[in-house]
Amino acid sequence: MSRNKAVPERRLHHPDRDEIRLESVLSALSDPIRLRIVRELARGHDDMACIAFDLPVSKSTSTHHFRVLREAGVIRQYYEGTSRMSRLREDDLEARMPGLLSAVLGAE
Amino acid sequence: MSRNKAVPERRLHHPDRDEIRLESVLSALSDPIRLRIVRELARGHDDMACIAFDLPVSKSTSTHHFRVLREAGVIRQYYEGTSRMSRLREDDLEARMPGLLSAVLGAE
DNA sequence: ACGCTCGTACGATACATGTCGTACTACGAA
DNA sequence: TTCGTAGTACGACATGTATCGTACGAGCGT
Repeated sequence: MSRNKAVPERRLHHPDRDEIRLESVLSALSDPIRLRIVRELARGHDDMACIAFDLPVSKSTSTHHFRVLREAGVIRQYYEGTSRMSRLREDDLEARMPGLLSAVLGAE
Repeated sequence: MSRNKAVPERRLHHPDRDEIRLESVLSALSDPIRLRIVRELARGHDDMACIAFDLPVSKSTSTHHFRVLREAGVIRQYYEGTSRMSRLREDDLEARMPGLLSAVLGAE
């Protein structure tokens, strides 16, 4: 009745649009690795597997960062075979925090 | 040659405009208490003493939050008698991260 | 001179977070 | 069926952070 170990969640939890909290989004975006992920997603690579990012961290750390972004409501993830695809929730973010994402992406 | 204890810094360190980093600003704004401070500052109370905020934390914690905001470049602080006044660095933030502050303030 | 108030510094503490390695699963291909 | 690859879960660890209380300093008023 219980899975012992390392069974990946088939149901990925995503907050609803109106559950997205400003603090969580800001917190999620305040990490350089996650900012890099978001920038790459915005740079036209709309649907990317995690592996495609070539991040300077281990696989487990990478998983961690993607989860933080997903649980904050910044990205949406879905399975595609053995890969997990990610895409920015631009519309939801724009609806809840107009201008925030583009300001973050535009900075620097 | 050294001050033993609790000598307040006469020189408050503020980052220059071009030293303000996006990650630090986002991190500074991702705390509810600090967000509240920033909102109040934006709400017209341009120059406020720390005490005037009536925050739900102790004095020392309050000091901590103001320092985080100052060192991230979000506010500027200066002494006025025994009080320390704070003001938003709106121009600097706008120059470095156009639209960010208003997006944060507008959200919710 | 004396006390009052605003704020700091410091130490302690509890909790959150970023990081990793290892063991594992799920899926697709040979 | 067997293997390789993408990604997860878990435990461990170090570091960062939010919080507090206490002791103190700097100005102002009396």
